[in-house]
Parts: sequence; structure tokens; C-alpha cells
Amino acid sequence: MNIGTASLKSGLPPKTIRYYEEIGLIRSDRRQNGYRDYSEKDVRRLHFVHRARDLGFSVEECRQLLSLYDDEARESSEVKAIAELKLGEIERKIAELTSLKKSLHHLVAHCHGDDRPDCPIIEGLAGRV
Amino acid sequence: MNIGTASLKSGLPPKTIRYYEEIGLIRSDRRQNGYRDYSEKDVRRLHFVHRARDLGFSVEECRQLLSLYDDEARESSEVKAIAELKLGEIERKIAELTSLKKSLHHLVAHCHGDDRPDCPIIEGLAGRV
DNA sequence: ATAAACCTTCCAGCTGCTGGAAGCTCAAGG
DNA sequence: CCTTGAGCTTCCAGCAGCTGGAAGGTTTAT
Repeated sequence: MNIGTASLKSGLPPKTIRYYEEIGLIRSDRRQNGYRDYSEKDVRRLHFVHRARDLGFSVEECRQLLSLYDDEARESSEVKAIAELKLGEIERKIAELTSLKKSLHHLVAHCHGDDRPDCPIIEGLAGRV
Repeated sequence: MNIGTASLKSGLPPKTIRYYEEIGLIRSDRRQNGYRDYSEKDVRRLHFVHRARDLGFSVEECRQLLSLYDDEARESSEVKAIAELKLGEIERKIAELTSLKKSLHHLVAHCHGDDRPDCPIIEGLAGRV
């Protein structure tokens, strides 16, 4: 099938699919006219990458996950290790954002927000607080 | 003072300070030898940007905040509006990550993680769940 | 006098796409 | 049969926000 159809089935834009090919993540057959040609199996791999990206895995991690996906003799512990690393990253990111949120909320809460120039937010950013 | 000293005082790497100048965020005087020359006031502005970036503001937002910082006649409502927008963004990001975390945690929790190949994480990514 | 530590500019690269231009191919309608 | 439009191809550029490195000038300390 053409890239347009593979795009619809996998949920990835054609541009992204070409990009993934360029960086060697997903390959494709070619027809005589030069068009890319995808099988159902290819589409499943594309879909797999789509889901993994949506779950926060980097392209490099997708590469690892894809090779585990392909490996009939994989050990699930390997997959789990990657996922747990990612989970940790996500948790750290959440903690970081939560702390940011707290700081920013604190500044916002103390700003009266009227037409006067004195502003605890500006002062906080200036480090005067 | 030289860029190295300004870097130490503001907490921004010299490279970043030059970059901020290149994009017109922070200017600097020049000495006869071509070296950049920073005043204490410049350093305060650099520090301000540093803090704002750390709090999650984009460079463009820093530009706005800097001009409000400079504006003696600013209305604090303007600052507050920008900060509230950012706060909303941070909250949305946290919600998104929390949902990611939930999905990923669900997959991880169901993976026995041993030497066998069957793996709910791979299956989940493949969309077979 | 020389070496180390600064400073300068410029160019490239990181992640992960996305947009656009120029050009080829294919399917359908008149 | 011709044309039109959709879909495909490649290549180049750009987004954010730096960061690394090369090649070279300056300053400072020994």
C-alpha cells in the first residue's frame, strides 16, 4: 500500500513516516515507480512506534522497543526495564513541574493584578524575594 | 565586567548570554578590544531571565517580562496575565504526564519481567490490549 | 617570552518533526 | 487522448534553546 494509506492506518503523518525511514527506524519496500510500498506488518510496526511515542518514549527508545518487538526470544525483563526507566523520567518530570507550579502559583497569588506597577511576580523573578 | 564574570553572577553560561544577545534579548556594551562589557544592571537583567526561564517561561515570554520589568509604569495585571497563562500551561502539562504515567504504570505492573518473551508492555504498544 | 586562560566569531548539531518547492506518476472525467 | 488534480518523490529550511568546537585575537601571570 502507498504511504498515504499507511499513514491513515498507523496514525502517523506521511512526513513522519518518511522521517522515520530516513533515520533508519522503519524501512519500506519500493515499487518500480519509486513509491514506497507498505505491508500490513509494516503498518503494525508504524502503529507500534506511534503508540510508543505517545507514551513518551524517545525515538531511540522506540528503536530498542521495536527490536524487542521483533525479537521472538526477547526477555520481558528487558522491556520492563526500559519502561521503568521511562516511568521514572515521567515521575521526575511531574515532580519538577509540580514544584514549578507551586513557585509560580505563589507569585501569582500575591500579585494584586491591577493598574499599579508594583508586582510581586516581577520582584520574585528579579530575585528580590 | 567580562562575560565570564557576568556568567558567574547571573548563573547563565557565556554561550547562553551570547545567544541571548544574538536574538536581541539582552544587549551589551563593548570595550575597545571587542570584549563585551556588562554592568551590574545588565547582570540583574540576565539573572531575571535566568529565573524566568527556570520557572518555565519561553524566551519570547522572557522578552515580554523583561520589557515589563523595565517599564516603571507597568500594570501588574499584565504581568499576572502572562504568569497565569504559564500556570495553566504547566497544569495542562502535569495532567498530560500524569495520564501518561498512569498508562505506562498499568503496563509495567502487568509485566512479570522475567526471561520469557511474552510481555504485556509490548502487547500494549502493539495495540493488542 | 611563553603559556594559560580569557575573549571573539562562525558553523554545526541536538530532538522530532513540519512546511514548502520542484518535479514525477497515476486515476478519473470530458 | 488530454487534462486536471491528487498523491507521490526528493531536498532544503526552520522551529526552540541552546551547546560544542574550530580558528583566532587578547590579557595575564610566570
